[in-house]
Amino acid sequence: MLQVYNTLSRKKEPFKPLHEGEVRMYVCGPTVYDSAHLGHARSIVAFDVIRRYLEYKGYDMRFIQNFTDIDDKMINRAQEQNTTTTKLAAKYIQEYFEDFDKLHVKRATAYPKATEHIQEMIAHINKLITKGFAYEANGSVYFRVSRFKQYGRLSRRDQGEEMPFEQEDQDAGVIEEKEHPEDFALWKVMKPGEPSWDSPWGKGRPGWHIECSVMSTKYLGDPIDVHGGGLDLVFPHHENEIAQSEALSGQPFVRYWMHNGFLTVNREKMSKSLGNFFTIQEITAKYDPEIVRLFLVSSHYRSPIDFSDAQLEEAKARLARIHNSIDLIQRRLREARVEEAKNPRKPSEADTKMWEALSTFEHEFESAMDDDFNTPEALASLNKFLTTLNTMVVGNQSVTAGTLEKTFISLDAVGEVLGLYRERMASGAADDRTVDGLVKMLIRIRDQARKQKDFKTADQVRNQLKDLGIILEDEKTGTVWKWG
RNA sequence: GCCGAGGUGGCGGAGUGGCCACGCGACAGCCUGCAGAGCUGUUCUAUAUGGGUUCAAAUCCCAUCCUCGGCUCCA
Repeated sequence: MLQVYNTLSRKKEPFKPLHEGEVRMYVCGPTVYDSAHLGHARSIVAFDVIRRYLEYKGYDMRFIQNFTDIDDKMINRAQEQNTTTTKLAAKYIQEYFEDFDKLHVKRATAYPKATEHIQEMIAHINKLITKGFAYEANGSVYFRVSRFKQYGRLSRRDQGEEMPFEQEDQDAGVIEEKEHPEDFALWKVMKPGEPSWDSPWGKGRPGWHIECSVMSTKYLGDPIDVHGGGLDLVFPHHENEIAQSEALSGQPFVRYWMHNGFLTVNREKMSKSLGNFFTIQEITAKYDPEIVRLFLVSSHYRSPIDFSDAQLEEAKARLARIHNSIDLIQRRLREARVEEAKNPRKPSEADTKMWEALSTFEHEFESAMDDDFNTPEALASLNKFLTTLNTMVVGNQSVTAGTLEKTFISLDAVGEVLGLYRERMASGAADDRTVDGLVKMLIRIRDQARKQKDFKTADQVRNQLKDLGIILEDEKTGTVWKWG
């Protein structure tokens, strides 16, 4: 039974979606004013794995992720670059997809943008005003926090709590026109030169929080099963979403609130304001995206991960181990098929052992993932299984092709959930036949040299092939080759 | 100030009462003409500190110290 940690209750809860067999999930996406950095990847990959595991469990996913394409940062950046917010958004949305395709993040069902839902937001705000949950002041509209009793429930804050510091980012005018300092903007009056939309309160633009309430409900209904995002969104963003949505609906907006932990650099949060961020493009130029992904899923999604080159080097070594095992099983499978075409075989004791290991692996993998998507433990189960697999497959070849095929299918399913190593599994099958034939011919020549103790020639063959990107490895049962 | 998360071996990182993570690194052995891969073992009497509960604690309780995060745009 899948257990999910719910930020609202601060507990793991059994997961039961509202609609049988279907999960509706919304994740807060980025504001598209700049390149995505590794901190974004942390969040996006975490929810990608969650999504993939829910699919593994057989649920149909309706998964929405928004792009915030209008806010202060968008406006400022567009002005700096002498462009429009629309162009700016288009540029970074395109880049976003390039980055996350590389990281093997599956596409969401849809990626709605704030600017495409202005009318719905206005309608929502209007209803809030009618019901007394919001008020207009000088062309802006604010949510009246004091009217919403449960405010602060998600972030565990008391209403009216005093802040020990000044809220300097807001104009004196804004502070003055609000009934209470904690009231937040639903609609912001237009300032000169800013993009704006017509509304019953004059020209302006939506506040940040309202888009998620409106788009979530539009695409997924109310309530939804899962709403996710980074830990830093708990307050004020998600708290405000709850207020805006539940004030109208009178029922819980979200059934499971899920938040991922931060990615840190030298144990400090990676963020633009600290200037300690690395973009996904920078990292993937240096490390294969699959290594980056393995690094990201190597700790639990709620834990902090500290980023460093040493960490990525470790992930690289760990990925190599996984790739080696996959190469191994692929080769053995090919061989076993050829052999068994000539001499059909029945499963032996070795096969029984493999089936047992396989069933243990599947069971351990699922219990790990059922426990609030515990990917490090899931990877541990994979590692354990790979050790058994390596021992069996390197040690003897008595396992039948059928067993190897079963193994392959299981590994593939797990790889699909984690978003790892599936390309490696696919690539082996597509080895070029001519190359394979040529390399095998050279292996036979080298074998003759080795038998005659002519190691000079043997090494020459191996070294020259290595220069061409082909690695020869001598195994008990003969020499095999792979792309280096 | 208020709220929250956490301190596990050389490193990363799981684990909510008894057994065991898992990996990376290092070293050794097996295999090998050599190399690689793989396997085995060692590093490993690891669980911030001090008390307490218990037959038994990384895990429960109390206290202390330390780190990080949120409270302001943030994944």
